[in-house]
Amino acid sequence: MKAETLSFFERVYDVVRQIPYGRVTNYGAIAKYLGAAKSARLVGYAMNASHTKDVPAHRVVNRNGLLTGKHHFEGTNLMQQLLENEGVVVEDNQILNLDEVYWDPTKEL
DNA sequence: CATTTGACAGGCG
DNA sequence: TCGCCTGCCAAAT
Repeated sequence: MKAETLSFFERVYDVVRQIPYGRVTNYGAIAKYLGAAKSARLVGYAMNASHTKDVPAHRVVNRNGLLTGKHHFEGTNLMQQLLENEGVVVEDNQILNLDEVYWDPTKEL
């Protein structure tokens, strides 16, 4: 895999696409895995552009397990619906069982 | 072409 | 223990 030819965004998408079903992760973990721990914002911004990509952006939340990006999805609670559909317990845009569904790329990959 | 903003996180006071 | 400040890249204005 020629990461040099891939933009930061594309590398983010590549990681997000590897998130297992029913699992979630946070922006910082992805950034850290890519070697840019202080660029969590870029991961978030990459998600903003992920609408045109085949990326399960609903599996990426902030470090509090809060669905900060739900406003970028269709409808009012699509992101929450998708997560609950995968077995993730979400209440008021907040993942309750974060410890159970959390997926760390630096550990799993 | 230059400036501002944005799905965040962690370090410091 | 709580809150403010900085770092990072890309896209939009």
